[in-house]
Amino acid sequence: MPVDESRSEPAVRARAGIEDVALAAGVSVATVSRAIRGLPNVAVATRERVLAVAAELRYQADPAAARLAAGSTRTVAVGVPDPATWFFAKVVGGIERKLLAAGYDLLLSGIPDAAHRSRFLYMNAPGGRRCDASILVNVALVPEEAGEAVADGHRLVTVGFRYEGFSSVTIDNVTAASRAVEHLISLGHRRIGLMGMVMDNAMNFVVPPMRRQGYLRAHEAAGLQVDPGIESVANSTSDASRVIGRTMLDSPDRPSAVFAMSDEQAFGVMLAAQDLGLNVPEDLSVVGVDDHDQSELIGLTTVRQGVDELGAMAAELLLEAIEGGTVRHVEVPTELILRSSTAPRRS
Amino acid sequence: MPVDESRSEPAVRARAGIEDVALAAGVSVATVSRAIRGLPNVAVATRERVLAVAAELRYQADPAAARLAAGSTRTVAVGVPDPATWFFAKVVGGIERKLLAAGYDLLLSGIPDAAHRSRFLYMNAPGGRRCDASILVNVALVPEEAGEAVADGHRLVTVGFRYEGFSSVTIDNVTAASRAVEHLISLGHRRIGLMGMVMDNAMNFVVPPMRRQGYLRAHEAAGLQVDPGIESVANSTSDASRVIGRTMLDSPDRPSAVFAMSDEQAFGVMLAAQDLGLNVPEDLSVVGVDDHDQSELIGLTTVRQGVDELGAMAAELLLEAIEGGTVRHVEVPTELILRSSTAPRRS
DNA sequence: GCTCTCATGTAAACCTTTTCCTGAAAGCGT
DNA sequence: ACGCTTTCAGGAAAAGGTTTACATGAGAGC
Repeated sequence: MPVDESRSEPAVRARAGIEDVALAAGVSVATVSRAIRGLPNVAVATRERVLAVAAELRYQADPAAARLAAGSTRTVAVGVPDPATWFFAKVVGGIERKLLAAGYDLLLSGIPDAAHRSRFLYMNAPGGRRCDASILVNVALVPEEAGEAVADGHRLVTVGFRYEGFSSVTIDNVTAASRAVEHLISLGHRRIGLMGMVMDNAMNFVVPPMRRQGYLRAHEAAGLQVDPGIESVANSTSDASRVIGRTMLDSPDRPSAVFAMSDEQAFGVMLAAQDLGLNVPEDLSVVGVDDHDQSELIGLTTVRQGVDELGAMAAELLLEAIEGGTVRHVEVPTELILRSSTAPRRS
Repeated sequence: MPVDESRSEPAVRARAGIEDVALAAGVSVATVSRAIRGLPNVAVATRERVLAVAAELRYQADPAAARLAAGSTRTVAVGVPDPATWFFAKVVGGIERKLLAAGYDLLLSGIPDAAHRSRFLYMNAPGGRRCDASILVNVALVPEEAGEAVADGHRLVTVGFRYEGFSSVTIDNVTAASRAVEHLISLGHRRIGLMGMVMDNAMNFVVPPMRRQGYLRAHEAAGLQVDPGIESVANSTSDASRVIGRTMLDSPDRPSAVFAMSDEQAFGVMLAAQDLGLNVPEDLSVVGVDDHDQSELIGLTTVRQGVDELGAMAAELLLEAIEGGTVRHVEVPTELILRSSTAPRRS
């Protein structure tokens, strides 16, 4: 191996700066900056020359320097409780698609608990200069955080819950849930279990209470009593719901149907049924919410929400907010999808 | 509403700079910088005072300025073909977990085609100064890109394929596939279909050929002939594989078993079987690769790979690489998991 | 000939980090 | 005790690479 270079570092090609481009194109750095960013007041011939030189030198503005000087980052921070979860991955996918098209970078953060939430808010506050705006998916704020965020002029879009100061995209959780439960009632079910999401105080999660409200409303409308004994709560995963589901179903007066707050939880309930030798839908009807990718194969009746669309819409609201647009609250429609996990109650 | 402030902007609290902290603490900015970042040569008393003042002023170093001055970004770029897909979401989740702990930011990019791939490489090249390093998941490079990346001194970790200049984490794809097919053969199956991933030239994807090789090897070892007529290819989604699967299975001499290159593709095959009124496993055995979250519920026999672990390991290799560590290739083990989608061939 | 517009240049600003540099205090040999 | 070398806390100022406010000068339009 020839030793023509005395430096020991891997020979990183010396980077061209804006000054090099200016020199090579015979203009000032200001003109280069303007030409490259497509600003007005640059002669066509000059712009073309600059662009050609920049391409040849593989020039690329240092983002850090550009951000420092311009004050804007062209970056959006996205916080989700767990990026590996189906729901959040779909939402992030929708966000990413829009953001990529708009030329924004996406900074992804997992927010597993309240400490991380406050860290996220702190770091992505306008003063932090890490991003131009942020999206929070199913991460609700406690009132004092929300107030502070508003006071700080935080540019924020929320998905899953709604806070007055910021744009949001949600579904009508009460209606979604009641629609699912009404369906069960219409099939003759009278004892309907609830598999709820655990409501972590630290996350102050607002979706579970609303879905529970829908569950109650449907009962009330049909003149049915609910039995708190068949209301349970589990982490929003298949495994956790399976374990909890087993105790709910392992009883002589088990429910004939279960409404689960998410499809993944519904999967857990179905696994629990399987564990106990119960057949779905003969012995147990199950409904979920989401329309998960695998719900069709599994045959799960569910209330569909366009999860990808949730994210895409959030990104759009965010871009609007960045451009100084007004705060908007969007409610995405839901739809009951009938499959084979629900059937009339056996008499 | 009192009009004590004449500015029309939402009153963003004036941001404290390092100079304000220095002034308030009665030290120089250099000392503040050192104190906050835990560098040596700061007296304990001084450090505490600075930290207290900084906390009170809610001081936070401007990342752009810090990057510009220090040259390092504490950011990692992650490129995946589609962030909404189960597999990639899991990998990203594993990466995120490690990176969060190490205090790095994660910049997520979708790389749907070759144009985006080259854009990703260009923007995240060391000269680009956008990130300290990057991870590419199932996005293979064409030789010229790879050569250029090495020449540029790109800090890169690859998941899913292996390139000599960079650390990588993979599984033994040939063995994983042959293990699945051997299982089918051991159950007496002699006509085994292959549901392969589409091999997009633009992505130069290397996994499909290796899994196909495993499929061939298992046949060869058992002295069986393969029938190209029951080899198909589909996009790596459930829906696409379902459509293709229907044509494979809708024939009198359909296979008695199918090996799918991923669980999601296996789900598609199962849906196709369902569409045609075939029962799994009585009429058709199906094996996949991954151990998807829903595979247990669906009862899919599969070759498990720890997808989350793939990502976590990649992040670790990356952190090693950033600290100047050596290039390593890690192969994560796989394991055949027997479930109810496979059964002995009916005679 | 005067004003206006538009292309372009100059230099300040953005906010840290980091490289010397300076003293003071501490350790040490005699 | 004394002078020497080290060590260490801390400061001043340069460096990092853009963007942008302001200034300038040349043509164009009237």
